[in-house]
Amino acid sequence: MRYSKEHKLETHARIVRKASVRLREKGAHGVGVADLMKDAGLTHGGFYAHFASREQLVIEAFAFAMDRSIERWRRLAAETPPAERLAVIVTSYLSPTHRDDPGRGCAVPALGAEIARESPKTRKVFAAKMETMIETIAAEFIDAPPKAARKRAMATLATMMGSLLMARVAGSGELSDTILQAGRDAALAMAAQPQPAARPRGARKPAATAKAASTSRSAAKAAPRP
Amino acid sequence: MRYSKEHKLETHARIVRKASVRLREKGAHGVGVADLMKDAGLTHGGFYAHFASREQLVIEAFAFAMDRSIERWRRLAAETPPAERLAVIVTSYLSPTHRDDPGRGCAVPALGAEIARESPKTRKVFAAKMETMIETIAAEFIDAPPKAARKRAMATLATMMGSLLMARVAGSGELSDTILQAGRDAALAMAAQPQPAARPRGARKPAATAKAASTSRSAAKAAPRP
DNA sequence: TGTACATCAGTGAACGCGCGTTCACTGATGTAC
DNA sequence: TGTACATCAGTGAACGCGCGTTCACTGATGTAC
Repeated sequence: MRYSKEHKLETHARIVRKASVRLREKGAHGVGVADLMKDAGLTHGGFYAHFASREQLVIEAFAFAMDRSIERWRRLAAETPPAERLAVIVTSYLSPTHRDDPGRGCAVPALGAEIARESPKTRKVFAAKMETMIETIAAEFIDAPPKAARKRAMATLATMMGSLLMARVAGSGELSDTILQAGRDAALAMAAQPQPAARPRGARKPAATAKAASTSRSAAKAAPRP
Repeated sequence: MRYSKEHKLETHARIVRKASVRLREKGAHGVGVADLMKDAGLTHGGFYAHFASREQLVIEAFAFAMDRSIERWRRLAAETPPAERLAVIVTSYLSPTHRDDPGRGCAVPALGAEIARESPKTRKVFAAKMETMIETIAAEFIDAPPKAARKRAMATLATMMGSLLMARVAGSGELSDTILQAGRDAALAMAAQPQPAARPRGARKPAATAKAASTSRSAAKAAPRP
């Protein structure tokens, strides 16, 4: 069977799309080529007409998943009045639904550690997508200057992603729910208050910060890591 | 060669300790039994005198790594005057050194996603360790009531872990360094200000929050996930 | 105290399964004439 | 327009390597007498 020009592209895209779900669910090493092809309604033999290697698919699937998160945030923002946008994004991100469905969720808590183990060349792609994620969130901090907005976006995303990761480690009981709630409150508070992440230069809000830096440096040298 | 009673325990502990480093570096599926045994100065044949399966070692190594993080935080706290403790912990956690050395670092950003894929029975153990992590940090929020301190600790840890994960995905360039810095600032601001995560009941600081919850719920229903 | 025996942590070869990859083949459809 | 041929996405069997696991064996040291 020979197909039209677009057919191969569509098939390729379908494999990537389906794989991105399974890989987020099971991890980058958790599913075999045969299963991934089966998910796309194909047999494993045809795999190498589309990808140079399994690794190649994994990378495309990671990238696809990150793009989907960015698109989702943009769509939510477009559908929501400005004042509520961040709250909508944070609330849907830190929901039990998202926690319990990693396959259709954000790729960073699900696969971030494995992305970080890719080759430097590959990681450049993901660094760029991470930057886009940050800019997408920073766009909501319209009252802050660009650099401050960027830093607040970083901290907000970190709180979101960290809370989701912790909630997943904690399971799905009371502890896990409380972690999600604490994450929502903290991320929204960060959004509401211009000060914390965007402290004016020279000022040192928590009196400890400056001294602490040197203290910890010497402590870190003396002691083992974790 | 037959050994003294403690010898086997020591060997077992050494395998776990060395494995916990390699697994944090390479991921739960990234290293084989033979290599893990070699790290401990042994050959692969002896493995099953110590563990029922590879999986068993992975779980013990995860647990060991989480315990080490908790110990480290407690030690740093004990070595530091109360006012600076959190700053010391946050600063050393969100350092380039920690980012670039996952093998000796916190297990959650390195292996959290893979922990979350374990069996429910296994995850109970890790949920308990997560709880201990939270309580260890909460102990520094002495001015807040216990529940509020616990929630602030959750949010602080989430920001720390999320920032580290993001920084690792971003690589080790300017973006990555800025993420670490944003995370440090945000985590320390959280530590300095009692209000954000511990808002008095009934009050709604960011006017958006309450309305947003319902908005996002309907939006989340209509749209696909990420 | 000395001797014979039992134990068992550790060795290294071997097994066998799963999985990534290859390959000869198919057959529907595009293209050339 | 119709016919012959070329193409190539997809199939399914087969390959072979790596890795988790097993197993017979070793030999130093504990224990019984």
